[in-house]
Amino acid sequence: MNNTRFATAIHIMTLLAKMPGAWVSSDFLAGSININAVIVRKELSVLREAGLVESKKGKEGGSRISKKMDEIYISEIFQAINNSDVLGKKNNHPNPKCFVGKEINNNLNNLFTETNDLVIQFLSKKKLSEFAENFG
Amino acid sequence: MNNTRFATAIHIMTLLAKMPGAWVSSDFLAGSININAVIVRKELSVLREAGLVESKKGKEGGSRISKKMDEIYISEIFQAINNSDVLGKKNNHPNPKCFVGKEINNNLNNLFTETNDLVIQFLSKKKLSEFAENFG
DNA sequence: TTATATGTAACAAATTATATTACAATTAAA
DNA sequence: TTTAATTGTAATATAATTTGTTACATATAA
Repeated sequence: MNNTRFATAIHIMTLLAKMPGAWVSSDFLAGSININAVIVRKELSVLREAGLVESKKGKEGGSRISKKMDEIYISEIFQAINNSDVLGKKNNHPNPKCFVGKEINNNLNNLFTETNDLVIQFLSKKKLSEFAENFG
Repeated sequence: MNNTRFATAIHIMTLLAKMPGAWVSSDFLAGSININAVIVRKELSVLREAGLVESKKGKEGGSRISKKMDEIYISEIFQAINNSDVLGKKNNHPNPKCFVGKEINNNLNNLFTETNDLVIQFLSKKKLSEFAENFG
């Protein structure tokens, strides 16, 4: 997908990982990423559903990581975002009267799925904590 | 990237692979993919620059594969399209005053590049000819 | 009670992707 | 030599996706 959702999610998770326990506001996160706070809250909502963060409403509220930091893998963030098609989209209506058009999407599906699984497997070897070590 | 360029290019190459030697028109290709012929010609232009196809203008013209079919790998098609960022885009202006914002894009660059290389290596094991065998 | 957060919906703006139109240049065949 | 079919490409238009903005109900600490 041609969007910044994964980059945004990694940025959020890295910052939270660097401030363990603290309730970090969406405004603070948005200021670091330099995007709109509503977008941050939407992404936090997705990360929350995936069990990666928890949030607290009201004054002094914010978000923090919700599991043992050493047990978070980059693949979990990638999968939470669910930006699956790493090789792009398929064409919607290939011609079923053509012997290639008829079969292309099944075949692309296999290729795309295999590639996706490969990426997830690769990212599942990368701990968030190790990624976060690269920062000041 | 959230587009259909790779799917389109694979479709083109598969059809040409199934019709070896023939000069296939962009109209015919467009009809099978069910997209506009100008888009097909643009993609053919990219594939041509990558040395994968050759085209002939004028009546009875068209395009055909320009190298030994057994020696074309899916990775070549992927790289020709140059839809690199499989994990998406980076945010443009992370805050340089934040210790994470300052370093995030270098770190994402590494991660994105590694992932891309992984995908290319994976696709470089797949021959177009084998992919094309799945079709009628 | 007030100030500061989140959560989320509805809408707007910007960006990206695809389609369309137009036409010059080329080539095969009638 | 003329005609019909085709590529190559630019310019423009339309559609789809992504990101941003505004608004406000709800929650909570001080």
